[in-house]
Amino acid sequence: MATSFAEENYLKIIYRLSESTLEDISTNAVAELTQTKAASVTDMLRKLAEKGWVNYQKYQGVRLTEEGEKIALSVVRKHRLWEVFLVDKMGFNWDEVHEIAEQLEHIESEALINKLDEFLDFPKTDPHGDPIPNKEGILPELSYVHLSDLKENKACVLMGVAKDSAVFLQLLTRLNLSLGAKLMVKEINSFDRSISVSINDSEPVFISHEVAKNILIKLG
Amino acid sequence: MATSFAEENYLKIIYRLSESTLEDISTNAVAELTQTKAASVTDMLRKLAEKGWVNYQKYQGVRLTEEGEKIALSVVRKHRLWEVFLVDKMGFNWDEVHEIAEQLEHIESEALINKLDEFLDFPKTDPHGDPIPNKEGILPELSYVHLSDLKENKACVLMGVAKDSAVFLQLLTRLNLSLGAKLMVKEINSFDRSISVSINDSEPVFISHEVAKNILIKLG
DNA sequence: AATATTTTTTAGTCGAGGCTAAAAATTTAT
DNA sequence: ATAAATTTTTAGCCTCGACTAAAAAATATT
Repeated sequence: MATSFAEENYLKIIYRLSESTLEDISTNAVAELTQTKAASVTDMLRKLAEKGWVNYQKYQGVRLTEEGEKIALSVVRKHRLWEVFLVDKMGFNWDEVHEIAEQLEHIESEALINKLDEFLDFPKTDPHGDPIPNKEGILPELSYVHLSDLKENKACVLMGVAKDSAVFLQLLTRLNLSLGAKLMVKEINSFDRSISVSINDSEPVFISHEVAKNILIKLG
Repeated sequence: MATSFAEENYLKIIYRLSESTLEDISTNAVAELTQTKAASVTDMLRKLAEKGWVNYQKYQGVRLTEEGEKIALSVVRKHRLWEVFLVDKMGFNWDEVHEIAEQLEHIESEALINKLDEFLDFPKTDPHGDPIPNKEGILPELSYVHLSDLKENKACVLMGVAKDSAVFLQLLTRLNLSLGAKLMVKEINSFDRSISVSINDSEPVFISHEVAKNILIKLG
């Protein structure tokens, strides 16, 4: 069955919200991310349920069905591959690519996206460290930890971000924090949970807990 | 003013029709290319006229205004650049790219299309030999001649096609006719105006007038 | 010049995907 | 346990871009 632009967006957003919780997704949460009103979301959820892409009982929130998740994963795959293209091949910064990828993710051509995947050398993650599903819709296993959960004096590498708003990414760039940076937490301030971090062996800089929470790292 | 997907399509199609005639474009001609009905076209032409993108008087046909042509040229630029990308970078054949480019041409990002242009080395023509407007909307001058208009025993080079339907392109491919092929007309048959052509100095093959008419060449 | 044919426009309708305002259900607070 | 607050749904409406059927204008034919 064909999926419209709007339907793909809803499925993608429900998928994104499902990544960070096991609970059913609320109408309001969806409305916020789709930039629409709750009433419009209710309408669409009924339609998606009718097509078998979500399980939805009124007032109970929504979850993707297996088929819905498959569609969502294919949209996410396209979004993230295009982001890699935009950064690696077109020379955009990591904070500039989201809006463009929001459009490109709806281009309909299995053949194109698989050729693009190959052209980009089958990347495992997008420019923000988010995993890219392969053509079977399988996500690579990435076991990342939040920088805010790390002990002092452990070496680690910046692997991704848990939030990819442009302002956040620009802040990281200003702090010289980019994918692959070597980090070490030097000090954790119990007062406000801010931390002092050395980036690529430089002099430590201060980072708020809020920022540290949204930085994903792997040890070693 | 923002242009919708549908509006861009109409403007592009009116532009294409205007390329091959000086007359005003008829409602029916537009309907055929947009794959809609004449009544729907009438509606849209009124809207486009209101926005100042076409001159339209009922029963009199339609022409692009300067502003309308600017928009059309930007869509054509995007379409043709994406086609180059699909063939040169993604490895598609020249008969496979039209539908995908029809989608990509509506991606909205000046920055992206200019970076793409650079990435592709500022191509002058798309994979069918059609000229690509530069970022100021100026078309490169290409003075091509139809193969059907050529005299016998003149050397020439295949520079483009006047029609890019997949079946036609596949036929050319089967005849070993691709952009850059060196051609020489050996014989013109007055009976059906079919011609006998040597391709890259090989044994001459027969080509119908219909095909020759749609092959664009430059001399020498 | 009158009539037949073709093209184009008008009038009314539809589905997709939004919206607002009001009602209903659920959750939170007293 | 009730009342208050919040969330979600319903009902009704809107715009965009299509459609069909019928009317009107333009063009072609005799």
